[in-house]
Amino acid sequence: MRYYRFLSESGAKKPPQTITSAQIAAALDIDPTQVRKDFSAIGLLGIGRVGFEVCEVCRAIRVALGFDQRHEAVLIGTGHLGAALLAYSGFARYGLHIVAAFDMDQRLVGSKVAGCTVKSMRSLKPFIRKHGIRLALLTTPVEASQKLADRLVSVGVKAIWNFTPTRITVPPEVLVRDEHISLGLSVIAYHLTHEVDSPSS
Amino acid sequence: MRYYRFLSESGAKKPPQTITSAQIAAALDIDPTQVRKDFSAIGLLGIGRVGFEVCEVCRAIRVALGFDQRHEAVLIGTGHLGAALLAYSGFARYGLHIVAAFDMDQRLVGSKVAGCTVKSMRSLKPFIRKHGIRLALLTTPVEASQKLADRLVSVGVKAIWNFTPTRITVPPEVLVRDEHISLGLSVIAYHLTHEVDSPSS
DNA sequence: GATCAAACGTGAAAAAAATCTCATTAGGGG
DNA sequence: CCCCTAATGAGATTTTTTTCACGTTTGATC
Repeated sequence: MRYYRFLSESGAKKPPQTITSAQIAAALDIDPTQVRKDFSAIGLLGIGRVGFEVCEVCRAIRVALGFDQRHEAVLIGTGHLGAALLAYSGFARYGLHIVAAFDMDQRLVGSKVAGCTVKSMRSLKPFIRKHGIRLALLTTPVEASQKLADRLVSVGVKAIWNFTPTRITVPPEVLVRDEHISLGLSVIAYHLTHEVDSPSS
Repeated sequence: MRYYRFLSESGAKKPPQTITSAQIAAALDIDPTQVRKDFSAIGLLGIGRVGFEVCEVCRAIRVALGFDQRHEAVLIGTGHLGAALLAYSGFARYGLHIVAAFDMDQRLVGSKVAGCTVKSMRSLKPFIRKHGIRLALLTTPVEASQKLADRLVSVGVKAIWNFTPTRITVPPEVLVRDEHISLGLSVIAYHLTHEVDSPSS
């Protein structure tokens, strides 16, 4: 994951197209052995003295993580955050395509948000069924998230990307990925409060 | 961090105000011992047979993580994501207050985004100096992020919350918290591609 | 072509994290 | 008032992760 980001960024500009585990390790601030271990875990073998072929590695990671497959998703809640996600063009790199956006607010239905027409919640279930959608992005207000999650699961959604600051409960076979920012906030708050101490000591 | 979220959610509605490590562990799906270990690490001692006092724990976590202190921040880049962050009211719970928003686009300067007047980039440095800002939220396009980070560091910003999909490099004493969604995306893509196997096996 | 150095793969060792066990303490019931 | 259960705290144990060390492979150099 971190490898993929780093390699697809750096690999584009460099012609040699090979990289050593040591270089990767230095850039990502980890142990070279770790890199080799991880790579061999997904069936990647480097060659002595040369290292790894960047394109090869990227492809293997794409396959291992499923970025090579097309994943269609719906987005629910076209507020600020929903709009930001719709406008983000980087998802395609990972095989993710947001094919429809929905919102509770009937006044928004029919309007365009980031080039995507907002659909009514009434058409949510039929749409998911018809297109076999398995992933939903939740960017709704807190109150609605749990009920919505239940509805989504009942029509066959297999994964929910939860951007609301709520814990939602689902059957075990469904994946919920919480994208809370509170964790990052913790790290920052901790640093800011304790940062004064470290330089002086 | 997870504790704080859980306790401040559940604690509000329950009068008893005490909770056992086992209850917390069950809710967060971890080991009860882990909870006790973590709590004792920040100087929290439960009492036999009763458990832990919810308010007490919350307060200790707030202090330990620095949520009890006021952190003022500036936000740079008032696009969709910037607007979403400005509109999010949950930051105050963690002591974070976004006191100003800036944008490159001169046409946006002066307009209101989520109740906050957008300021010109020219006033960024003086503003940070004047108010002693130590944290900046970056929600700009990719191209600008590194140059902006350098500028921020040069005027004394001690932490950068990076919402752009770019790695930025800063002096070691400055904290950069990357809020990339690619990691979450990895988890989801992996689940969606491999999910078919697990139920059948 | 033979040698040398750089980088890999792998198995062992060390470190860290999670888990288990148990003695201790504190409330509740008889 | 004493015992019993429920929950803690801390030490021991196990598991996982990270790191180290060494033998092997491969391209470059003489």
